[in-house]
Amino acid sequence: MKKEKVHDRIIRVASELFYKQGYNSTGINQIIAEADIAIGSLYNHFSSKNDLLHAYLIQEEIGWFDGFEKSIVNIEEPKEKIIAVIDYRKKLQQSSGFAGCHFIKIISEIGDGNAVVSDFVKKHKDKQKEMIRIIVKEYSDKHQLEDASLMADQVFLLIEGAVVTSTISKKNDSFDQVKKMIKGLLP
Amino acid sequence: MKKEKVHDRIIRVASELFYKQGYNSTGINQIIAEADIAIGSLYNHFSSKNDLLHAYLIQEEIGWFDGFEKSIVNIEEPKEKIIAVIDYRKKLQQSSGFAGCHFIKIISEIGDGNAVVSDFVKKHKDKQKEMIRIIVKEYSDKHQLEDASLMADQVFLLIEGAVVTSTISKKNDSFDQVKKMIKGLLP
DNA sequence: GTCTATAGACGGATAGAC
DNA sequence: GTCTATCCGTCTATAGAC
Repeated sequence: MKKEKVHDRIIRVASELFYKQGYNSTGINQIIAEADIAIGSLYNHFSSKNDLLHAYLIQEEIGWFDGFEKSIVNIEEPKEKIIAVIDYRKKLQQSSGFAGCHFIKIISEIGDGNAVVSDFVKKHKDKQKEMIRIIVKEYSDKHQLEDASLMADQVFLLIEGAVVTSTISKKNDSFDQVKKMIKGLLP
Repeated sequence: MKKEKVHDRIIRVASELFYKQGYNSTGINQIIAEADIAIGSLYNHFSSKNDLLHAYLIQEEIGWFDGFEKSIVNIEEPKEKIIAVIDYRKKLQQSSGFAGCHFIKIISEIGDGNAVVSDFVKKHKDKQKEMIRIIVKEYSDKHQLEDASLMADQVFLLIEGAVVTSTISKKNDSFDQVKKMIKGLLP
């Protein structure tokens, strides 16, 4: 296994810290200390802390959709695919100790103070919605839904609700409630 | 009309700033400047910024449930009450410029770094859920639901999903999607 | 209550030597 | 790439005079 490049280590450490303790609460000094690099080295790779934030978001988005694809790629039945999407978010929450959605977190923290970031998050969520839309459409082609687009939006909302709720409650029962609801809606 | 007390003015200004630009991004100096008070005066009323945060959360909770009660008090039909709950959150989002839920925001920002705050938010959301549970129970007593408790949880999740989604999209169509879904579930 | 001054720590970022 | 030193601003919080 190749040694981890400095660039990658910076992003990895910064990502963990941004995610776990928040962007504003994470200082440059802490990042370089935990990544065990020099400050000059950091500013050699990234022009500013804000630049590092962008790299963090891009990396998280790539990882998110990679995991998403892997979690549904081997499933044939559309209804099972929808369930797999819920399980994917449930798994993410479980393995992070219910730390929440990276993108919702950063929006909550910076609000509209950074147009580039809020745009990025908006587009990210639109992509998520589009993925769900495709899967629900598959289901609808087989089983005839009245309004597949509306159904996709509703599935999306339920999952988002489960994510924020489980982040606060530190339990994942909300995902099971969502699954029950979806199963009732898609006979 | 009585002059606003210093204590109240501090909380009001701090609340606006904490909500709009975030807790960490709001400094003591900005609070005293916009409240037009001296720094000694602030520390006379609050022992620390963290103390002010607690006062902020308590005040927001009181305001939240006040508004909640007012929005449903004149409605008789249980189903209409449920719709009114959705409209209440929709109205909050609209009037705040889609700034999101105060409590989700603070949790996203401080994570588990402050046990008192995460406990407070957890309890707050439990109270919200309990309010919904009561209304859904009313409905169930009239129209017989299979599992009223599960239905209440699902209504709660849909609303939470609509709040975070509208915060990102800056549109309130997600609330209308929730309403359509609820209306379909409660004939 | 008001004001100003300031402590002491930490923020992001830069520069120079190796 | 590493290291240290440093600039300058801001942070929370305290102290003293009025």
